[in-house]
Amino acid sequence: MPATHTMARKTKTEALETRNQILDAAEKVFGERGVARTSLHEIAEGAGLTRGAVYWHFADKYDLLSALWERCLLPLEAAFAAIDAEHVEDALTRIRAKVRGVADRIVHDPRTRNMMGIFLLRCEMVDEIAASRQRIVGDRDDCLQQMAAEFRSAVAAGQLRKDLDADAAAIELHGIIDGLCYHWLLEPSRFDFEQRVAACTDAWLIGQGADPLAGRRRVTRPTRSAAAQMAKKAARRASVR
Amino acid sequence: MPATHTMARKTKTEALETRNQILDAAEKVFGERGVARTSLHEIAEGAGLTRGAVYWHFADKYDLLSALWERCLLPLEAAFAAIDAEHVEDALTRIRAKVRGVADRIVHDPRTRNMMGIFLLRCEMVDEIAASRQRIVGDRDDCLQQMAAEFRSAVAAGQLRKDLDADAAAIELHGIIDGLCYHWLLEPSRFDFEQRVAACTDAWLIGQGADPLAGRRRVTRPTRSAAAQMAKKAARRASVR
DNA sequence: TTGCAAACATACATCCGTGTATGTATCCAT
DNA sequence: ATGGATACATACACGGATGTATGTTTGCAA
Repeated sequence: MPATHTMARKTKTEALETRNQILDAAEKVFGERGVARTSLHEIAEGAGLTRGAVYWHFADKYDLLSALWERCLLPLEAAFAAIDAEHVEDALTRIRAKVRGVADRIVHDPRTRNMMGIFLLRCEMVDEIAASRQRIVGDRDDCLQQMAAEFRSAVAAGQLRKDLDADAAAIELHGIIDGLCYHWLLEPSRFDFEQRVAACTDAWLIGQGADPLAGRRRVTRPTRSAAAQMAKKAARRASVR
Repeated sequence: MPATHTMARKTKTEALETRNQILDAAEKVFGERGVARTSLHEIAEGAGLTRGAVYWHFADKYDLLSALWERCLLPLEAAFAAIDAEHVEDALTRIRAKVRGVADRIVHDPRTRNMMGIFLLRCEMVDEIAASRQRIVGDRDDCLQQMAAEFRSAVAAGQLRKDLDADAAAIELHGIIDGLCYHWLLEPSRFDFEQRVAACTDAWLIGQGADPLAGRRRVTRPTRSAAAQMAKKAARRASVR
């Protein structure tokens, strides 16, 4: 079925393609059987290759995991940047748009959903994945810093209560999203993730002094769909595969 | 060092004690190295025994995991029941007290904290732990049902907005707690878990129509310490070991 | 064209974990 | 006291995963 079956030394683009095939297979098997229980043989088999190919492209299983994380994060950061560019208006709108954008990606982009499932439910955060873990925690820090800055802007603009702790708020918002995501991935049929994330963060924002009407007036209808379209476009661009 | 070193056939109470030693060792090693990477040999070694003892008391590693879950859940349910008995007054106070009680246990009871760490960060939710997973999801459902009932009471008492979806609210609250717990366990030094959970849920409750002053008036000071004391008493009772 | 290195496949050695079977010493009931 | 069951320890058989070493084919540069 494949053009070349027992050949070697493909061109650079072909090699990159097989690398992506390995990543795709790893994403699938990791999601199905968990990171620890999957062998490199299964991954290679899933990609229609042998362990030799896997060991050529990656040092070991955890190097593969890091590569998977990177492949997932890059388009997500692009989607964030797109939202930044789109909603220059005010900070609170950007915050809402980003939350909804992330939820949209998790629900509608299989790759993002799979990766969230793998890192939240199918992988053990132990020393073996120290490299991945360092990257994950580092990227999380970056995201927290960014959101904290947004909260500071929102406070300065009088959109949230004056005495809000921006760093604490970033942590709380991050916790809300990941917690709901965790439960949704455990039982996806139980509730509508996008709906619940939006409602939960809106309620929380009201508790932080946000205008209760602002959500319905400016974000929920026009901006939400715009953000979703931006995210979808970014997803399509990233899914060139 | 142990009284009996190469003996056999202990009395029933002695056998129960070794069973607990195995559970303690498993809790420790699971938390340090993750569930999948730990062998039954390491657990037995940690308990000063051999694999034979482990296989006598438990069918396999995942049966051990289920037993660990049970040992952790029972005192937690007891703490909940204690809060129910203590704060008969109104539903909203009970909700706040339960949230704070859980946070208190997670932070101050090592066993609860270890178990949260194992199940959130150190274990892969795959088919192999189907038995444990079924129990976990089932217990989670019970908890959600219970909290939804509390929310219905609070709505009926006019403490929250009339159009609140109690089931959705239970899911959101659960997500908030677990999400913050997840992040706190990843980097415990980053923020104060109890403080953040309390603040976050209070803000969220305000967004659901709760009286912003109610938290400061009735719960934060007197009830909070009472709930903590109840939880600590329950913890001590449960930690008979 | 030739030769080197890329891009894999194959083969090998090693270790580790599991499950079970068997041994053994003690408690307990009769 | 004594046989059986309990509460383990020990021994064995087995598969399976990892990492590396080696082979092999091909693209590409000089």
